[in-house]
Amino acid sequence: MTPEEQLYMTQLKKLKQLRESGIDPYSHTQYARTHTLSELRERFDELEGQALRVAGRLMALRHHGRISFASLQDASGRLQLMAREEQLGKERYLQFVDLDVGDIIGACGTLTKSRRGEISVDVIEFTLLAKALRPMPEKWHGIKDVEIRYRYRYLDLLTNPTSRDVFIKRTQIIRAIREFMDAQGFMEVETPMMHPIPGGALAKPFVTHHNALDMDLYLRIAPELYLKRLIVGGFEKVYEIGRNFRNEGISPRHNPEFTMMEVYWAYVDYEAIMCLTEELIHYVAVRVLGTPKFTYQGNEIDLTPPWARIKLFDAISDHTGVDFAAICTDEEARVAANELGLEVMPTDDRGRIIDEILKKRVAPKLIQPTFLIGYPVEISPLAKRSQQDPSLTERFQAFIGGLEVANAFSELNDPIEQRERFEEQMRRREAGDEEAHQMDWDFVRALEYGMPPTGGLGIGVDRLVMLLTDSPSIRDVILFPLLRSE
RNA sequence: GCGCCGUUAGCUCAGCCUGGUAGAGCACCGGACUUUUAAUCCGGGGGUCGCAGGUUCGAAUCCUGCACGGCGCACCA
Repeated sequence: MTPEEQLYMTQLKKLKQLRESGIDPYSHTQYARTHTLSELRERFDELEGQALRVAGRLMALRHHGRISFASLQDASGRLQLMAREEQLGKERYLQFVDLDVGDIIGACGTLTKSRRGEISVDVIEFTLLAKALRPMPEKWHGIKDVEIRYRYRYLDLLTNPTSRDVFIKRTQIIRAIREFMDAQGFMEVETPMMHPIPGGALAKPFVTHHNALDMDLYLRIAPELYLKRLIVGGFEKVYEIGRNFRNEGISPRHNPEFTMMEVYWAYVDYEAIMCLTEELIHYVAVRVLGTPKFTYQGNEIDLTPPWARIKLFDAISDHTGVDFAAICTDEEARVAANELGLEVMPTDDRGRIIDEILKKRVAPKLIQPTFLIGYPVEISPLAKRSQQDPSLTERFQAFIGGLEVANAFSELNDPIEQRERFEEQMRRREAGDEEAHQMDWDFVRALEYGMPPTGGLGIGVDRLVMLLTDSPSIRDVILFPLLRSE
């Protein structure tokens, strides 16, 4: 028997004894609390001496003979319980002493202070609501092993207050996004997660199958094409917050499923979307952090608008010395990439190489919020061409702390050109580019009915949460990140 | 997929370089204790050193393979 099993057996034996003495710790269906623990702390002066009922998990026990102290933890915080033999009687007191760290109990008692001045509930009666059969992680260090933190997130949440705070902030961030968008008159919608044709991004999809229809379906890589159909349908300001799925590598910045917000706004261009983006993110930070300034991985960042706006080619030129305005062929682009020490595939064209250099050599240096503007048309099959330079699109990406957090453009609404762009993507696909966009005839058809000029935006919500919680890995902001099964 | 690093008690970690009976704190079990809050004090139990091979008289320690995890690269928003 392993030592872990021995500890488990000890607890099972305790459970059996409890049941034999008529206590079934799993029989309770509710426990009526009068206050949360942080409420008692905040309203001590008003509640002192009153009888009240609390519940939570025992996180520490300190026995001192005929008096015992326990740290009780609920969702709001921690408070001390004080159990006295004098108050409880010998038999009940011994049952209290028999409790373990990890047990979930309800207690009624009077609010008081210990001799050392600690706010405490002086227990009059208590109820075991759930017996813990496994030991809690160590009280002082908590869980450090990242594998346990991700795989057994509940232990992480129980013992690491900073982890709990990250996920509370995540919820606040998403709430703040909704507040902002709703206040701006946008309508939140839901579109399919299962797509017959995966579209709206350049990425590999997950495949699944519908049995009754005998049809392959793809988990969505982006909601974009459905949201634009809604603009065709006459809605003018829509957004969706939801999960996207991409069958690609895992990294500190990539999880196979991640949360994205997409926004579509009729009759405005990407300039308006830029303003929306910086105002939105500024609002969220102030709402959640109380300030537009924060530290991410040692860098002081200020989200106060307006953010820097730099042409993509200028940014690449500034950080690498390579001027893509003067580089027209795929071959020249490959040479330039090689000179920067980047490996490129022989099939990579100029557009892909620009994207590659951006991601590897430029993005990590964009610490203060920055819009990069003017993306090559080859890597932007859904974006409208720039009037000044038809080789570029009216597209921007926003970078903060070296992370790409937003991608947006004036949406292509010319059905003929959209069809041609899809056909070009099909050619790339046939040439072996698995991420090239698939043809979506129904979407082209929708554009043929007429889509107003529209600005669109995508925001990587997980990355925004990373920034505002100073988390180095996307796994720190996703409750259950994908791991290999044990 | 490739490279580097990690995996020792329930948890946090030492021990590994330089092979010689596997350690500490917390947790757990028994005892003392009516004001602690990382309680303290006395005593005790607990290990397939990630897994499998190899080298060796002898392997937690050296070598190889594998698993899982982290980081980087590749891939990719």
